[in-house]
Amino acid sequence: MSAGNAPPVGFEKHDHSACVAQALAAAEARCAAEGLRLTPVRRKVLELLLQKHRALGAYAILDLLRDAGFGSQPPVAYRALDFLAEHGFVHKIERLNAFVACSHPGETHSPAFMICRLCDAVAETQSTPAKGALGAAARAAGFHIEKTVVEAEGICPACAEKPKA
Amino acid sequence: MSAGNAPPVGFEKHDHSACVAQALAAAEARCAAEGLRLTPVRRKVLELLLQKHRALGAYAILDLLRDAGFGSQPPVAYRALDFLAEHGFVHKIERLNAFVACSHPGETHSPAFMICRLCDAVAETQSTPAKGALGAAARAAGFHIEKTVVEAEGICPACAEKPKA
DNA sequence: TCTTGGCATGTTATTTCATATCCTGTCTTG
DNA sequence: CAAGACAGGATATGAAATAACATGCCAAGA
Repeated sequence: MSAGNAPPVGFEKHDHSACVAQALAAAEARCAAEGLRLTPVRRKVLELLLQKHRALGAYAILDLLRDAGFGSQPPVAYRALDFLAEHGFVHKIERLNAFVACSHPGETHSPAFMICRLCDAVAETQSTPAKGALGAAARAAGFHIEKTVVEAEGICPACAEKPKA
Repeated sequence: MSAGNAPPVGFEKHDHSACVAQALAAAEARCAAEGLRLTPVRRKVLELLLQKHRALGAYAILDLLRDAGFGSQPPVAYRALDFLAEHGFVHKIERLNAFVACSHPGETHSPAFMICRLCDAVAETQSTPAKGALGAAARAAGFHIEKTVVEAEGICPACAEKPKA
């Protein structure tokens, strides 16, 4: 990570403890409804990502897991992250090799991300990549799209205002 | 890499030795025109990526460099790749942590990729991600996009035809 | 109850990807 | 020629991801 104490939020402010609790409750509800097992490690990883509200590398998560009394070897974190990502509770940011909690729980998922080059803040939005030029190219080539990664790198509003902070 | 001898091509067939030579010549011309230094290592890396015509990891490139008599330590490959990527001769596939030679030399570059989940074949096309929902979201959020990564994962035509190969 | 099977987790080790740092040679340019 | 810039070699290390194997838990069925 290029910044140790970057702005913790998508880009806009919001009440945090409330949104963490709410998101965790929603995740629990969905897991119960779908027969998924939100085990202690998985729940903890999701909670950590929700609390930090920024992209965390697997090894950063691992440190936090250790602090919380869980196992601290790579597979512990990766397995939890695989589960959470598979079911859309978190997303992987390929550009950063890092993970963020999903900001749009429940919605149809074709996420796109805006990543600040200076502070690593990440904001999630929706995209429809298969609708445009990419979708046309895929159809023309006979390629069947299953999933898309859309990540925009640039400068977030906060960093744009303090160019030399 | 999940396949050792996957189809070597974007998806469609074409004459290969010709396109390699042509691309190399074009790269040399452009470097000469812009005062860039296409040194032996850099040229070799580009040539290798053009020949293989598929995504190669840095360490695979490194092995090939060693075979060709160049240095074989990681920085050798990464420095060459950084140079080539910076000037648009190759692209990094974030999803694979690998690199491919550019298929559209010279054109305005906002590439998008289709990556086969089964054979790792990669095809390049153009995208205009900032035109659609993503661009709108960025403007609304005050985010300034500098570069975008668009990578679609799915099944290529060849693999679709032989489901159980 | 026992036990069997599935699943999650823990542990160790290794592979793969990427970068930092230092040094040397070469080329250019004043 | 001296000074500076840049490319590249060498060593080391950091960081991400997975392989392989062992253990613990819990629920279904004999």
